[in-house]
Amino acid sequence: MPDRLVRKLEILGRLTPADCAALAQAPGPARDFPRDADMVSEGDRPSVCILLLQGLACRYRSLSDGRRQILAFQFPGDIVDLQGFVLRRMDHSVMTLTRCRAAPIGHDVLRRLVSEHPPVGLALWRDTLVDAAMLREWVVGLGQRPAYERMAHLFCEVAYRVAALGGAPAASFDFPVTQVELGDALGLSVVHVNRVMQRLRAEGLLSHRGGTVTIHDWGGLRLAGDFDPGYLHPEPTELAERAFGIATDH
Amino acid sequence: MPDRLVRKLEILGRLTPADCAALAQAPGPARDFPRDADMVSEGDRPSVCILLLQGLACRYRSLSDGRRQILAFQFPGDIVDLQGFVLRRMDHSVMTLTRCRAAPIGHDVLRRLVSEHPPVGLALWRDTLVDAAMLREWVVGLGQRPAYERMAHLFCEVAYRVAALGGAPAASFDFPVTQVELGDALGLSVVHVNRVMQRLRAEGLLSHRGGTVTIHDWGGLRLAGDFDPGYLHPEPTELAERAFGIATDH
DNA sequence: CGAAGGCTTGATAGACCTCAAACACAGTGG
DNA sequence: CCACTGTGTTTGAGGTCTATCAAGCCTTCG
Repeated sequence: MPDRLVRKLEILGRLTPADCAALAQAPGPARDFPRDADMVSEGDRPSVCILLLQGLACRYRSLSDGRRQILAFQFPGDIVDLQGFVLRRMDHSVMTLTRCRAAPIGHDVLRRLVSEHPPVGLALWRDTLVDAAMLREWVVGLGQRPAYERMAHLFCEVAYRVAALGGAPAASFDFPVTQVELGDALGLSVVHVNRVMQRLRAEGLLSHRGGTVTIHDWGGLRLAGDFDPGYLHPEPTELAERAFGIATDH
Repeated sequence: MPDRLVRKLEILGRLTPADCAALAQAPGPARDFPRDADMVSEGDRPSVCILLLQGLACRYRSLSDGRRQILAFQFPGDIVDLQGFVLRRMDHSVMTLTRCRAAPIGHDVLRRLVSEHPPVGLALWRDTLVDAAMLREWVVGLGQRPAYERMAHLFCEVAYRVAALGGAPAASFDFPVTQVELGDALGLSVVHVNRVMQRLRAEGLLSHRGGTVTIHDWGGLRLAGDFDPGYLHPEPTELAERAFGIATDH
């Protein structure tokens, strides 16, 4: 069910039914990946993009000495290596964090889709830019926020992203990551992640057990994380759409 | 002289002479900005993009309590708020670090340019993705690298970027930033920036006086910064270009 | 010459890391 | 049914990197 992708791009790009239909037909047969498996590796020059259908994955880069930095979490509906379509060479890897189901979209298919349906091309461009906005927010967090705030902020972001697209974040949702993985995402050691998590729990903000996050105090969490969802660009955008042949009713 | 922009996009996108000509005509009359002036502010919904012609600028985000994180340095030839064209609302600000000269490119002009010259659109998309690649590298640095390595890495990146586009980095180049600004970019205090700079100097790697960086030991600096320029995607890319009507001679 | 901004230095403090080990829990096999 | 193993979480005790505070110094510029 690539519906999540369609819905996401619909929000980003104001697609016509024809665009949506073409988009929905793009993915090939789904395939399963085991846990902890690389879907794409740094240095690859893929000829297909991978659309995540089920499960949780992450983009990451590992350094020469074994350190690893997680760059983004990927949820169902995300194209995990759209970059590879536009830039050819992957400068980072993508791996599964749980068992995953994913469908390939051939670059040739995507190419035809984009040239025959310009609004889809624009929506994809926007998608990569929202991605970049999240990266900026991570830079801000890693550079300026102390661990506690950084962590609260991350959970806010994730809550927003797993929420029904465009909807309000749920009080409880799946987020099956280990504390090691949280550490690699936040630039913290496991030990410290653990202590910060305990504090978040003690303050009554959230708990994380068995891969499920439960937010007990959304307002408090937002405050603790100094979270402002503006950078996620939730509002449908109606921009320079005419360049891509879209009527702007504005 | 918007030539730097043309050259950059030429590398990114394999433009025809007609594309280049159209691109070169896009910018409006240049304008000067004083030092420390905002060119675009968070929350703006600009109707033009700003092409930097001379001087040094940076993108940044400031937090509620006054902390500030610099997200990227912008050099001549960069469109500092291309994001605003595609995503409408700016989620960060851009300010000058020196006196600057810049030319506006109206969104309407850009829109026509992109629709009449699809290769330019693709090149711009690529440009935003290279930007994102640099952000990822900053995330890795802030999350995983200690101050010394992080700083060495930054100077490597800047050396590459100010180099004649596509060429080898020069031994000496202008980079007029204060140590406060370096701190805001690297997530370090001024005091620590100062001490790390002294160490880089003491180790004979580089010096930074009067706004000019001189690299004394390029190999050593690269090593100290664990620097691999792959993420800058220097190689011309010849990808799904046919989607944008570009003949691939490959 | 005085003021302002930037650089440099020293001393102290705190956030976070590393090392090391114990604990909990699920899956496996005898 | 009970070890047994493995992965993930939790705790404790140092140790380090980097921040903060507080001056002093240098250069530039009006």
